[in-house]
Amino acid sequence: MNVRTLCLGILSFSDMTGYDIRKMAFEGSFSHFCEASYGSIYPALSQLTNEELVTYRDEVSEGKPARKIYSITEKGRAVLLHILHEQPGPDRFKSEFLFYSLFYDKMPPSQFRNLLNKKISDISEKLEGLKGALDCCDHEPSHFAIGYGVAINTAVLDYLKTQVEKFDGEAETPPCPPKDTFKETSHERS
Amino acid sequence: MNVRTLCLGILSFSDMTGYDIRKMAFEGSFSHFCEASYGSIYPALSQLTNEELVTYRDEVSEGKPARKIYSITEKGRAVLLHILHEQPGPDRFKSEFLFYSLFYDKMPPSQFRNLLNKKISDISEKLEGLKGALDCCDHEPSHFAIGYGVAINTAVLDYLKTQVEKFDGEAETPPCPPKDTFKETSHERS
DNA sequence: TACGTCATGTAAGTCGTTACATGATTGG
DNA sequence: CCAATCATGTAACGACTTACATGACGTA
Repeated sequence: MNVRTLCLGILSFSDMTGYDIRKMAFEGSFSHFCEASYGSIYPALSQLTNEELVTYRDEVSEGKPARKIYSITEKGRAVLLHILHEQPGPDRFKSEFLFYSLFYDKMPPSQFRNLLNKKISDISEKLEGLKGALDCCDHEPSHFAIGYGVAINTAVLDYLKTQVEKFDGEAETPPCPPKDTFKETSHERS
Repeated sequence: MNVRTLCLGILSFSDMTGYDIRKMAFEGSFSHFCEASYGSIYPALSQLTNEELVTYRDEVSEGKPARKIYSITEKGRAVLLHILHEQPGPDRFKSEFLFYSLFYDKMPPSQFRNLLNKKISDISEKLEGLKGALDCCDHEPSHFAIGYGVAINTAVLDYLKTQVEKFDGEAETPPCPPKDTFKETSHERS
C-alpha cells in the first residue's frame, strides 16, 4: 500500500498533521506493518488535497509553529472504502538479519552470538511496546492488528531464545552487555 | 540488503545463472526474507562482473538457451565477508492485509472473513513449503533461517485460526470456495 | 547558548518493479 | 500448435529515502 492510502487510512481515524502521521507510521501502533517518512508524507498530503480527498485547516496558535491539520473528506472516505475492496497485496518480510544468519558458519562465533543477542533485545523491546499498545486500545480492529504483531514477535523471541542456547555452549560469551543499556526508563516522568 | 549483496551471497553457495538466482530469491528458500526480480538481478550481475566480484562462463549446450553461469571470485568472497561485518539493518515487515484489517468494522462481514480465509490458506501453503525445505536441508545456517520462517508462519496461522472463529459466529459463511479455484490446470477450449 | 522537539517542505538520488523485446525448447 | 519454461536483457517509470533548508519555542 502506498503512502497516499496510508495517509487516507490514518486520517480516517482522526484529524492530524503530517508530523503526527509520520509519528504514527514510524513509532506508533502502525509502525509494525508499515513505514513512511516526511519526504513521502508531505507530497502525498498535497496530492490528496489537490484531489479533494483531504482538506486542511491552518492552526496558528501562540508559542507554537503554524501547523496544517488535515481531515479526510467524504470523497476521501469513499475512495478509501473503494481501495479496501480490492485484494490486498501480499505481505512482505525483509530481513537482513536472516540473510546474515546464512553465513554464521563463516563468522567468528562471537559475532553471530552478538547478532542474536542484539536481535533478542530489539524484539523484546518492540514486543513490550506492542503489548502496551494492546492493553490501552479499545478499538477492536487495532486490537486485531496489534495482536498479530504480538503473536509474531512472541514466536520469534521464543525461537531465538531456544537457538541462542545452542550457540552459547560453543565458546565463552565475552562481549554482550547491551542488555539493559536501553532499558533506562527508571525515571519516566519526574 | 541490496540486490548486489543478495547475488553475492547466493553465489557464495554455488554457481548459478541470473535466472536461477531470481528463482531462489522469489520462490526458493530465500524467498521468505527477501525478493528480487530480473530487472534488478541482471544489472546487479553486470555491475558485480565489472567490479570483478563475480565472473561468468558461457554455456552453450545443444537444445538449451545459451546461459551465463556466474561464480563468485575470491575478491567477491572477501567483500561479502566485509559486508557481513557491518551491523545488519532492521527487519521490515509490510502488511497490506493488516492495514486492511484496521477497517474491518467498515466492511461487510463476509469481506473480511474472505480476507482471513485467503490469508489462512496462503500462510498454510507457505508454511508447508518451508517445512519441506526444513526437512531436506542439511546446511545448518539455512536450517536456522528456515526455522525462523516456520516459527513466524506457525504463530501467524495459529493467531488467525483463533481469530477467524470470532468472525464465523457473526453471520453465515457463503463465498469461500477459492481453495482449488487457482489450481485450475484443465483448460477447456475448442 | 545550544540542543531537542515541533513543524513544513523540496531536491536529488537510490533502488527496484513492470513491462517490453527476443528467442529456443519441451510437453501435452 | 500452443503454452509453459528456460534464458537474457533494457527502458521507462514509480516510490520512497536522505539530506537539505527553514524557523520558532522550550529548557537545561
